[in-house]
Amino acid sequence: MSTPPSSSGVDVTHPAWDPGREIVLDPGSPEPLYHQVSQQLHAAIEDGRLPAGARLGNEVDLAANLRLSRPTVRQAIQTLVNQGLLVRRRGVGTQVVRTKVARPLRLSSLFDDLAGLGGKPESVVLVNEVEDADAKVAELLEAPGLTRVRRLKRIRSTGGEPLALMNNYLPDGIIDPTDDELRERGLYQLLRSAGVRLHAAEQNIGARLATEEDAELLDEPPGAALLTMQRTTYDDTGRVVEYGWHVYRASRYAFNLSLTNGPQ
Amino acid sequence: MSTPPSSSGVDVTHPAWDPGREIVLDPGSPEPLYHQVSQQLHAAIEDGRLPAGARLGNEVDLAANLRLSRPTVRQAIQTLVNQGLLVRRRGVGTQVVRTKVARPLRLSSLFDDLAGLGGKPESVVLVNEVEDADAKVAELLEAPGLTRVRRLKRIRSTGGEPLALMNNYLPDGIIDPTDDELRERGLYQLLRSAGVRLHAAEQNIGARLATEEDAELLDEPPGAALLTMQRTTYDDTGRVVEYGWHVYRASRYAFNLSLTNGPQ
DNA sequence: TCGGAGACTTTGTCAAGACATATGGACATA
DNA sequence: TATGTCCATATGTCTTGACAAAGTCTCCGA
Repeated sequence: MSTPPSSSGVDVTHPAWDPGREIVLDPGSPEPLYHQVSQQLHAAIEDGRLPAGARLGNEVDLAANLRLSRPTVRQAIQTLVNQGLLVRRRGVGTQVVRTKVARPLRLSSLFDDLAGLGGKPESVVLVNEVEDADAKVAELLEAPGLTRVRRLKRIRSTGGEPLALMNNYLPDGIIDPTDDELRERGLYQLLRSAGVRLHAAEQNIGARLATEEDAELLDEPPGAALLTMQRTTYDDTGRVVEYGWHVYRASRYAFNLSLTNGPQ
Repeated sequence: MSTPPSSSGVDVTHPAWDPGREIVLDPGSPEPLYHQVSQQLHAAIEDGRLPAGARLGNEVDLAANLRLSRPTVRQAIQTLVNQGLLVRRRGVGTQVVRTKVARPLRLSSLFDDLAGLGGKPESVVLVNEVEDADAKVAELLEAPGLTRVRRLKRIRSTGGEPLALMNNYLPDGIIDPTDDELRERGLYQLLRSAGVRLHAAEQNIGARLATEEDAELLDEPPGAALLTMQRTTYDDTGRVVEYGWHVYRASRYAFNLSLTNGPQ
């Protein structure tokens, strides 16, 4: 290093990081500059160039080195702070807290999760039809006047072993999937490619014992422990696009959450 | 309404909101301006002045009305967008998506949650002592050289009925609570007032059947369904401050999550 | 040796302005 | 009628500049 040993070294453990040669920007790209910076910092944290505890140089110098304005650099850093990867302290600087990717618990379905893990999910479609909606279903979908709903009932497996039994209601007309499409892709994927902008979901996670029907469908003994999840999904107009109640074999599945203390 | 019917009305349903008389700012307050705006918008959404679907006036006018700069107003709006309350679309405007408070799933303990709901949680402290740490515990706390740990075992009840059995390990020296303190306050509260800055947690939620011991402590029959949660909590230096494994009576408790699709 | 005042560093907050780009409607055209 | 083009609108991105406030460190004095 060309850095002279400073007598008042705050950071014997980690020298402040110099992004000069590490981060390359393409001003012509349609990708915003702050996003380019943010992603490359993220990558540097993930692959160990920026280990936990490492200090970033101060924002002013960073901006100068990258030939960007300070707000732009701040915006890049802010996204990583929101993800819980960095911590800022006034008068101190910015430090890497954790290397592990703390997924901020995005909107993703079981299918997405399994596919992301490399396991290839399989599906059996038991029910996929449009039927009349009674008042109770209309209330679940928060659409008082609703008369027709699509009902889904599927079994999700991996490695030939059942994993979950999934029931869903969707307002009629949102998507019109074939059984094949339901087998090939997850519900969220189908919704997204139909132009639905998924925005938020409320989930309720509990547990109960397997009934006779559960047991048979999931290949568990009656009375086995099951994980249950009810979910209401909203699009960005506030409309309910899906209500689901799922049960998972507790012996094969658990929910994994990463929480972060975002900006107060 | 005094609004004249505009011939090219984009928003027959909701006129754009005029914050002129609604939002009052105190430039002398130590509270940042963007935070004042953000909070008052949040309040307006919660109490119905800004119903779901309502459109905010455009940022430039908003800034002019509030006598603030556009970046400041944007920052205020951005926090609400991140919370999933607002949706922005370029060329269109900013709209309220949902009125319900979508808590972004903060770092909170069972005690906080129960206290927030008004129910007064009670505790029985079964174990509260410092003991030798074996290699396995040290690994759970991600502190290889650790030799001493504090172990906690508590039962949390509400209304005289057991709710959860909670086991925890903490590196020795972080907090030194008396049994009384553990009864009066939650673990996270104790940590925070000891100056620990909680930053992130990883949780694993599953289910299993009650063992004999579970059953007796929780007043459930053996073989009842239990909700399990393992948790590792980190402070903002990346250090593990707590590892816990808890079991909840599925008949009395479920996890409630609100997910939001933050900025991509 | 210990403790406090003050300087310095670094992030936090805010302003004003400029240009880019996606959206949706109006208009003109085939 | 259907389709393509243009334009107005509103957010997205980025820059420059300035001051405030919170930590940290050093140095001085008791």
